[in-house]
Amino acid sequence: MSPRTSEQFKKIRDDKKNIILRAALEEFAEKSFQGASISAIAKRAGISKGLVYNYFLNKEDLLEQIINKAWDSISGLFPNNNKNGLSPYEFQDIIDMNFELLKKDYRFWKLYFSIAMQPASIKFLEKKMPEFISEFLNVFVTYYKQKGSVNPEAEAILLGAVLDGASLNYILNPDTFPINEVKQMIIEKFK
Amino acid sequence: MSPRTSEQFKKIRDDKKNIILRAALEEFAEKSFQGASISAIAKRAGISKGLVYNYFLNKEDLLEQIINKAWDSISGLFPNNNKNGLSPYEFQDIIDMNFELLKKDYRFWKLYFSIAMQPASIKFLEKKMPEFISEFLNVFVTYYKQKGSVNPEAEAILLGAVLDGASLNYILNPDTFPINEVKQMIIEKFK
Amino acid sequence: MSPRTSEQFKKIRDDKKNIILRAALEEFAEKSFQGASISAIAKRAGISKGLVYNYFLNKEDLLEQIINKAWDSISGLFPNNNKNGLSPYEFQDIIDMNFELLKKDYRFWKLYFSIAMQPASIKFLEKKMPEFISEFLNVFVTYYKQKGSVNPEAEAILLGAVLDGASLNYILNPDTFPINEVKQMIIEKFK
Amino acid sequence: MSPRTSEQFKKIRDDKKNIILRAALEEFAEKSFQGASISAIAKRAGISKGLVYNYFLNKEDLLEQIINKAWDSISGLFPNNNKNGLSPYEFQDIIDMNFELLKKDYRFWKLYFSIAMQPASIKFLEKKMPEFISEFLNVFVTYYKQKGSVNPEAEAILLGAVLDGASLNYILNPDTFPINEVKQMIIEKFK
DNA sequence: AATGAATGAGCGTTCATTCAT
DNA sequence: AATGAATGAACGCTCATTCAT
Repeated sequence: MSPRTSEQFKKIRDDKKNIILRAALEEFAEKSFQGASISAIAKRAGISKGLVYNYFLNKEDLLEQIINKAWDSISGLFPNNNKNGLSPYEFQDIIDMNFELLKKDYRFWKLYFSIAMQPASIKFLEKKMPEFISEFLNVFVTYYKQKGSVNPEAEAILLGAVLDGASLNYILNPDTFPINEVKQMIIEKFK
Repeated sequence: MSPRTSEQFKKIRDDKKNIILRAALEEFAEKSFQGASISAIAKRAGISKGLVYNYFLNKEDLLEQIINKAWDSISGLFPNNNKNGLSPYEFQDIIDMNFELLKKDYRFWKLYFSIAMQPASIKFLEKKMPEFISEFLNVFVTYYKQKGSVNPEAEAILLGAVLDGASLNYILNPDTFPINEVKQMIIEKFK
Repeated sequence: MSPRTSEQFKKIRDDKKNIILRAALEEFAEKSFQGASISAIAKRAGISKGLVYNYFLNKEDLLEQIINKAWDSISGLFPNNNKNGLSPYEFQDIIDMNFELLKKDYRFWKLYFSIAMQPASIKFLEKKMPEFISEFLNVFVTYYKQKGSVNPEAEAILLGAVLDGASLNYILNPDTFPINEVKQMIIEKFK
Repeated sequence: MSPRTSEQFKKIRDDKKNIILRAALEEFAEKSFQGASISAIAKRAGISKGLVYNYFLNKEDLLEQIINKAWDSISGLFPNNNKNGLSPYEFQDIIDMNFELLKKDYRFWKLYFSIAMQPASIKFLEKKMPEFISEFLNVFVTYYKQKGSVNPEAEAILLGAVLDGASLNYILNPDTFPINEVKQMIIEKFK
């Protein structure tokens, strides 16, 4: 009889929004942003096509909110005092963190790599992507400088590339990739 | 004027086919397989849309022939006697080769990585891709076994991942990636 | 507190209904019937989308009730004794009235002209529209007959057309159209 | 066997383009620009929906080309020497022309009036429309100045309004509107 | 009397593919 | 061997309308 309260509506909205975000992430990861369709996302979320647009402005907004949500949850994990450099333990923690994030949601990272390949085709990523990458790299540059490396920039770039490569291979073969051995070997060779 | 021989006709067909393949590769690399259109490929090749279908069954066949052609030209570069293992020189040669291939045609590798992310959505790749990768890896497994590594499979997989990661980063930033320094560092750390 | 009487409920309903009708008229006038959306009408009326359907059957019903309401309030303004013809004063009054109605609510007349153009696409107007126009015209036919015009029907139709044309031009440029000069000239030329 | 020549293609294109323009004009006139659908236009033209986009950029481009085509054919009809003013014969010719154009293609003018009501919603018309109208009006202002009218601008505006009104009424009732009588009366009253 | 989540048909548009020439 | 007109399915998106609360 009486209309729902705004708290009830908010709850419904938040829940449904997360269901759609999840479905979209899965479709994007499997088919790429371009290859995924709103129809398929809606079907996977168990709702009608039109409802997606009750929660998101458009397809790109869906992607943006997926990225932002992940970005927020990742940003909190970085050490704050990286101006003073990293201890060997912290270095190892960051490598660990990289693989923990992968295991927790390899689908997001599959999406991440697939959009990294066509950043120009998605407007808001042209600024976001380089920021994200350089924040990661700077931590390593500082670490290698502090260690007295001959070429800390190149070494950091290589480490970044190694983590990318290992992540990529894990993502493509999550069941057979020897993630723990690889992680250990990376720590030994690059610490 | 004598009529053209069937060899001459074949030559013309092959030349045109290669022009189309090249145009398709460039479009696929820039816009991704899904984002590229037959129209744009035809325009880039300087022919009509319809003619593409005289040479190729469909869009996916275009992709398949691009991959196969590249695959053939790469396969020839591998040492034949890899049953007997690699000498350190040959090991270094393979790493060199990896980066030479990248520099020669980074567009192909951009396409390669971008489709590697969605193997399920492109039927013929589901079989081809793993073959391609394992052929590459086997060479390294043999090498590390011969060197007496504790875990030659994992070490080979890591090296494969490193090469993937470095390649990927080079592709995304061909102008700023310190490719030669990185190559040297990889050889030192993984030989 | 005593419970509200049914008259009070009716009053509330009528007020809300008029708010919606007003909002709908404004949206229709600005964006055309086809271009206006129920969402925007509800937002302008400060209510929810769903509530519109508590008061009106559908979008077309909204339009119909706008027209009927205006029609009723206009009909009352016509002289009752038009069977006996119009005095020159009454003639002038009707012309005046035409422009007073325009000034009072030019948005309604904008809507009126815009739907007049597509009567076939709005079912209920196919009958209503001609009635409305001929009632207006008959007054002028009687006037010109009484004046002894050679072709009173044609003269009445021309006058109707002149009023339409002047109204239309006023609606499209309410700020620059010299409405008073034009009115005077119409009275001089057509009385 | 041999492909069609470019002349043959041009012929096909021109013919088909005109068929589509005609179908679009009819749909726009009956349902308004907003109310008409590309589907219905294609069906009326006897072609598939997709083909419309082989000939026109989008729905608005269709409208623009209809307007421009009509505009070009009308512009040629205006007297060139209107700087020197109009003789009474030329004045009458212009009134005649107005009605001849109406008779020749009253559907275009129906569209014209219907878009005149929402010029803001169609970008390219915001500039085109006022130009079109003022070109028409200027001829009359010059005429009335030359005749020594007290208020030539207002008189020209009234005449414009009268022609609009008569045109509008003819368009809405092409079969019953006494176009010739009305034309004569306009010439008498406004020359 | 009132909300806004939800639906589904239809919109404008794109594009892989076919086909007459 | 070659053209580009033509199709039709699918896309992203909008919106009138319904309904549980």
